[in-house]
Amino acid sequence: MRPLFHPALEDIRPEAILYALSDPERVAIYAQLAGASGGGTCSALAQLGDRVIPKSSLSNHFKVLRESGLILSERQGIEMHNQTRCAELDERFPGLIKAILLAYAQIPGQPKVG
Amino acid sequence: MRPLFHPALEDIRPEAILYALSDPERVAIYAQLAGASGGGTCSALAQLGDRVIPKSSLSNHFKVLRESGLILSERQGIEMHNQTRCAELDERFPGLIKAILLAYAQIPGQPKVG
DNA sequence: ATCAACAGTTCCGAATTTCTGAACTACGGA
DNA sequence: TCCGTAGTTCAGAAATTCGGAACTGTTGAT
Repeated sequence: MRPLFHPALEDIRPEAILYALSDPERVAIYAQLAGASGGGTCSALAQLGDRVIPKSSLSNHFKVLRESGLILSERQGIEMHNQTRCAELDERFPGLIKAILLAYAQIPGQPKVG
Repeated sequence: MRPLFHPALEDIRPEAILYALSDPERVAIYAQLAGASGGGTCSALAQLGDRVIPKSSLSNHFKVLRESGLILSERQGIEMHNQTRCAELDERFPGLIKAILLAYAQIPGQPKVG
């Protein structure tokens, strides 16, 4: 298993952020991470609403989020702990993440961030 | 030629907005429209930076922008006039468009909105 | 040490999407 | 009517996404 790649703050690109968050499933995952205080593991997020996300798809979602710079993933023993990089990101792209989550929160059935 | 579809304000979805603006070429087009006072035609935007965008691609970009709710297109005689729906959009998704354009403006070589 | 269970990743083929040249439609002017 | 211009649609090639199956790496039990 290759080491996990995380872009440096200055290498994060807006198109990658927007692409990553243009998928409602990924937004739901991200919003969970942003809201949850505990470390969000993949399997803890395998079910969102009524759909069970296949684990290869889930793994790919996390990869997209990670490589876009939205989240930080860290292996802790058997499982993977994920957290958002929202503080850093807000420094680089002020107001962006907040506005995006707010936009999704307007839509019924979409996640509200904690 | 089919009539052009524009979503009603309440039908505009954040994922469509983010997807549309996750392509730097489309962002450049959108930023031009947002900045330009005159009606932006397709052909006026065919060249961005050093790349000449094929007209079928350009037409598709405009379609994506239009159907996501970002722009309003109106045929005026032989050409098409496009304008942003930013005022409406800001009402529905406060701060979103501004934050996105600001994010892109951080990147050297990306368009600054007028 | 070996084994089994578990969390997550990688692989790869199928399905979908994107890209763009070529053909086409629509409008306006001569 | 015929031509030129602006933009759309079509269609095939290329690229991307999806997800089941196989795999890797870690922990705990025997």
